[in-house]
Amino acid sequence: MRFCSLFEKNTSLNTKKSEAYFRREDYIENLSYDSVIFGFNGKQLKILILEYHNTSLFALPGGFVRRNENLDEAVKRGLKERTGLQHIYLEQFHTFGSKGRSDPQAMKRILEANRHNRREHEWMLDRFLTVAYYALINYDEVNPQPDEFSDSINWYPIDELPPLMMDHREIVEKALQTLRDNLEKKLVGMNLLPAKFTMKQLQQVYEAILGEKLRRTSFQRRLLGMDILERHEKLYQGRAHKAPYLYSFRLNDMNDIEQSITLLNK
Amino acid sequence: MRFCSLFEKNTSLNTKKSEAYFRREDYIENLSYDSVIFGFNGKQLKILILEYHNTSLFALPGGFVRRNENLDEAVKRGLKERTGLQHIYLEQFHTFGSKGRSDPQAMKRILEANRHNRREHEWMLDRFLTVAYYALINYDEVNPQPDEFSDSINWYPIDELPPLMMDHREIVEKALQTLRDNLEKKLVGMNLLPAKFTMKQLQQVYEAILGEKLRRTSFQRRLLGMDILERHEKLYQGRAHKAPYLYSFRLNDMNDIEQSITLLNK
DNA sequence: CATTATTGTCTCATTTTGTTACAATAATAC
DNA sequence: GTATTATTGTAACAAAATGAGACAATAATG
Repeated sequence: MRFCSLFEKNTSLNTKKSEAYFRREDYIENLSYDSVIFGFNGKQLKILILEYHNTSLFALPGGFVRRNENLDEAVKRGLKERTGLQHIYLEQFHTFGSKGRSDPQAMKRILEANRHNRREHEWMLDRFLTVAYYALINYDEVNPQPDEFSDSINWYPIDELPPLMMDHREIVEKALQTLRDNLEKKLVGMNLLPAKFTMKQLQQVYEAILGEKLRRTSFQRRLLGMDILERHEKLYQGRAHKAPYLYSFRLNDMNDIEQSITLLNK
Repeated sequence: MRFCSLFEKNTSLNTKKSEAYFRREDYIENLSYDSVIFGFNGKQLKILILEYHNTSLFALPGGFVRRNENLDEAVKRGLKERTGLQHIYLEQFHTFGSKGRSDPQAMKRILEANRHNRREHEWMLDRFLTVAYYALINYDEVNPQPDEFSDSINWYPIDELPPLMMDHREIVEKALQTLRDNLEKKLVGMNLLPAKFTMKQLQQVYEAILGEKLRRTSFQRRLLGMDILERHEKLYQGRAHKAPYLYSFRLNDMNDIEQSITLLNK
């Protein structure tokens, strides 16, 4: 049995059977990353949360940075493990570095619950600073893998989160705040919706992020006025009313708009 | 002679005379901070830049984080050393973690130029991730101390920076971008001006940050309409025209506005 | 074919911003 | 004193953006 995926599937494990562990010397010390992975199911904004088996401890998916890899790439790597998706929209938003933020007790419980409370993992009980990222993914394309190493991962609506360990709650709050601040600037909707979507869907994304209702007519006029949407065929939903048009984001003349787009983010 | 203030006055130096050095074990490894310290001289936006003696290497003031201190406090500590000011407006904006961002060659030159190329400092040649902060200070209240340990520190206008080492240029660019994005939200002007200022001064701060001219009447009407300014006595400048009023930021009913204020930042 | 809910768009009121104009005023020059 | 000067505060109007409501078009349903 290999070490539980505390933070990631470790593809550079020490390979001797039953001796696999995170080798301290492979990673930057006292530094981790955590990711707040947002998805939108059509109604609610949700976040991927890990649960460590036999501990009732919930946490954000995170990991460590290898000595020979870029910080950004470490996070992308972790995200690919978790969601199977590459080229995800990803943005760093804060680094949390209070000296009291780590919780050696909880970490110990996790290690023990997975029978990995060996000397080689003691470094994980030390203080950690963590660089936090948020990711925006298309909910429908993702199958969060109930992790092979004894922990589970699930979607939780942002207003129904379980109690999170350490300062992960604070991290989520700050992620959400940043998302709100960036809503217009970074065309957030683009990364939470399928390629083609109705105006109503787009409005629902905005409402879910802002946490407030928007006026339909003003919203529609404003978004169309921004000249970033392309109109496509109608969508016949089989329901008794006028069929809405489908739209997509126009990727051409985005001179002004910050190019923080999945496609350009590769 | 003590170790040059590579990044800060080290107040926890190993105390044996002529053996003083940054002890590796006192600090979080592979992690530093850098600060982009903005000041406004009435016309231009400026930044504090260090020059390492005998190297012609220019850099942002930075430092290391002690194992037993908060990240934020490490930065405040460094800032106090540099400017003599406490309770500075300070904001973290990004963590830079490319694996290639460190420059061991340059670091070696700095250490050698100060005769500190000893074994105990070899860890400084390793890879470093850096958490970047920007600070806003009242230019007039600050005497950047030409550092006792052989390096100098000076104000440079943001559009006349010397060539900076490593990725410090990129760090400055990002700091400026963040400052622009936060201009309205965080009442930046408050921290770059004296307590009382004229409308013209305030406008000049805005213009220096945005890098563009603003319409006087619109600016004045908008700022007054925000209801955050308090009007005081007139300022007689001894010049042949109508005397402007002095204003200050109103610190009372700032419910809406994010409380990112020097005074509250203590 | 009438009913129904939803969508796209129009209109008008309200608010915000751009632009111009102008009176008030401190010093200076005479 | 008094005219001159540059700057400031504010008013006035135009243009643009947003709020609020109305309404016709239209897919399904019964």
